Amino acid sequence: MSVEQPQETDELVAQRLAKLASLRARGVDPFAAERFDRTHLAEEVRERFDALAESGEKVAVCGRIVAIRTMGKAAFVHILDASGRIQVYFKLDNVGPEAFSLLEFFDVGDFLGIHGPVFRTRTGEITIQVQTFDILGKALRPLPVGKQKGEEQWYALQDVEQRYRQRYLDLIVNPRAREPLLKRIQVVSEVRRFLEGRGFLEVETPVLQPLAGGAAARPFLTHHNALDADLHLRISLELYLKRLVVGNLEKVFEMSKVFRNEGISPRHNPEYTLLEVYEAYTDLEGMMALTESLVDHVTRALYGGRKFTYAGTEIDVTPPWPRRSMMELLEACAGLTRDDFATLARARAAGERLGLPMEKEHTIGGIIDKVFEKACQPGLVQPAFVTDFPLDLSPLAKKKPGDPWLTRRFEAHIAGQEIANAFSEVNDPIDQRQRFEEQRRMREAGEEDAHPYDADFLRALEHGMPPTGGLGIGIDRLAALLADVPSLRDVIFFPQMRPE
RNA sequence: GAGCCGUUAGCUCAGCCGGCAGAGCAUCUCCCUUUUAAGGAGAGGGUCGUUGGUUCGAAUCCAACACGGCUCACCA
Repeated sequence: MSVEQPQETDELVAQRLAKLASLRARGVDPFAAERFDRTHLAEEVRERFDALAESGEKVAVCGRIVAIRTMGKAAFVHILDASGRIQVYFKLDNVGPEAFSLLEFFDVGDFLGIHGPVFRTRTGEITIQVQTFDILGKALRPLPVGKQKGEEQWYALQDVEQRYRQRYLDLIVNPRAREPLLKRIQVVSEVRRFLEGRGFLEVETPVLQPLAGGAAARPFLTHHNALDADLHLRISLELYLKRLVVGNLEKVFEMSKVFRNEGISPRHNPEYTLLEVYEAYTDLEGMMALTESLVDHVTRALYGGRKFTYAGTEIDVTPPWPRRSMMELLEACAGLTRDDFATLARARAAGERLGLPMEKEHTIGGIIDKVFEKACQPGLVQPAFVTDFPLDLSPLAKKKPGDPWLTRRFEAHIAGQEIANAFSEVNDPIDQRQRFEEQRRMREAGEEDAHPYDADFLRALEHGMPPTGGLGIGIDRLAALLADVPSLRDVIFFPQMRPE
């Protein structure tokens, strides 16, 4: 694909430029219009049709032309506004010959405002009888709209690359593309409403950070000229939010972009929206209750009930969700016990028996996680909490009392996907320092994504942090789940693409 | 990063055992005053992703590259 300025040598563009010139020659400048005061959206005209038809009241409606059918001395035009389509009817006798002659300079894609009463055609379609109209803008490039009859579409934009790169066209042309994107907006809105309703403060923390911590991932690098300092784009929200908990903000959340310098796939976008929530004086059980309530709230807001369908399977989010420990699940679905993971060599052997490549695995916990994902995760279809994660996977989670090999951490799984991750946060600065040191050793052993040693964060913990529960949810994945679409790109307006 | 698949008119797609580049929609001209995937008559529109190669001849066969999709790897 190439992006070029519209050329007059392009036939379709040249025709539109000629029509623009013709309109201007008649004293009608499509780009001179600044406003149109509509009385109704298309949907409102349909909803209130009976009353509008009875009173004979004139309506004012505006939108983009998406279909034109001319019939000599009359024409039917469909216009599209934010609420949907509506048909309008131009008749020579109604608008007069001079105005009617302007129709020949209209194209699909142009903007139109019309005034007139409503009626129903012989075939029953609700229609506006145009008395006067204004041209509100002209399209110089053709709009790839197809034919449409009810829900059915023909010839609409299918090319996936063009749909992502020119999402505005996708949104005009493909109603089925629009729905998941609108659901995502609703998910974000309802999450915010839910948390604010429970007294959480929404905060903003730095995107540009000297150290990108709080998760195991590779960051993007950038440079601040005035400071002459290398900075990282954040990979998580965690460590700054916990600094705020230290600072007496007891209930905070942030729902914003983080950036991970990794591959792109239907389930990964380099920048994605992460929700993190922290609440002082609660623990992972508190975070479980919060997670259940949050997902339940959003599901009910979207669907009016506690069930929805994903990939043909009905999901029921009614709390409480079952809690199972990771080792318990591993034994049930793979027949593996703690003995199988007693040493790095034994753990690798267990992984290889399941056909997993183990060359790059440096920690027992990493192998357990990989084996779990392969053997157990696909089976976790209905919502469930998985608890007791290995210590070396969870350098920011409190150790499990009496079993310091494990942590007070859970993940929530739905439809075979991880949708939330939470724990009782480490608030012992000495423990946290040791964990960072352990991560440093792992990095030196070849684990590129190990957490960085963050001395500034340790200083904050040394000033004292209350016991705190923390929760993270990938909003794009949650939205894709709730919108029942297979790819994150279906809930991201402009997914990352290689530059053209 | 690897494997597989795709790229032909503005849009959706045929054509791919090598032999003059096609259809529907859209566009343009003409007819048509309640049509609706409107209809009727006619016309224009192409660097077949790019660059090489094989061949008398390449959209078609081969190679490299570009972009995209899926799967895998990494991760959430």
